[in-house]
Amino acid sequence: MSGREPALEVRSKIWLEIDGEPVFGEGREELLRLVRKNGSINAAAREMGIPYRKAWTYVDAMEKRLGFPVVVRRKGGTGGGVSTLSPQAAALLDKFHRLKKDFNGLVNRKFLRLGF
Amino acid sequence: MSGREPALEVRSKIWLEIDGEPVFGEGREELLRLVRKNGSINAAAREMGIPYRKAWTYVDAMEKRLGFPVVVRRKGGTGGGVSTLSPQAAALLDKFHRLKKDFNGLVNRKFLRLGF
DNA sequence: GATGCGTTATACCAAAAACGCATAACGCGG
DNA sequence: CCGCGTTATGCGTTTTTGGTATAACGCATC
Repeated sequence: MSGREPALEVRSKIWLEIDGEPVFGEGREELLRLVRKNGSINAAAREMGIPYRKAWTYVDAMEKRLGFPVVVRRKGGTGGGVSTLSPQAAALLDKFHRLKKDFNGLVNRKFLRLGF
Repeated sequence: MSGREPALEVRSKIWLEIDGEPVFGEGREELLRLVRKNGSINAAAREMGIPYRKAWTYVDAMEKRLGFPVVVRRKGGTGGGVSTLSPQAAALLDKFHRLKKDFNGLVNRKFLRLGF
């Protein structure tokens, strides 16, 4: 009815904050998942295609804001070092995963097909 | 059962993109609303508490991406100039407002009380 | 007990983006 | 034709982000 409309698309996202600062979102979630899988921040960063520096900054910021260890890391030793998720971080990761899944399902069903 | 938990809060937002670039979100919505109300980009910026430069950049970027005029502006003349919303922009504004309202209602009911 | 290795950790420089001030352009009213 | 307040834009500054280089570390091996 109205001339051709631009290819607008609706986007949305959900994340966690603490004191107004983001602590947990899409990217950090994937990072932690890969750390758990690989036992290494370095390997996780490589697999994500981001520089190690950035990954480390993510982890550091998360810990500062959350106030508890997120990644238990050891430098040196066998293999040069190793990193594992803290139990609290693992729990948070799973919790957030469920939250995001519900959220995405809801939003996709509800909005993306409304022909905006 | 688990010691004291940090004051995590769930946040989310919705916006419009075109070719992966954001065109319409919280801030731009308010800006356009104030432009409509005041008939001036300048006054809208003042009321929003952002520099005029920034407001103008917003409008300019929106128009470049949307491909149609968003704010019909005239410089010079009575009062120094005047700006009004284009009909298309006004329609988009209302549409987005409803979308956001639904979205927020949904999210608030569904997630924010789940005691994350 | 010295050395090698691959990781964590951090310093530092470069690039990019955001910010803000200054100034030009404009057109109607007086 | 001058003043006024708005739109429009150039440009230097500041802040953020990105990426490279280098140090610190500790176990295994020799």
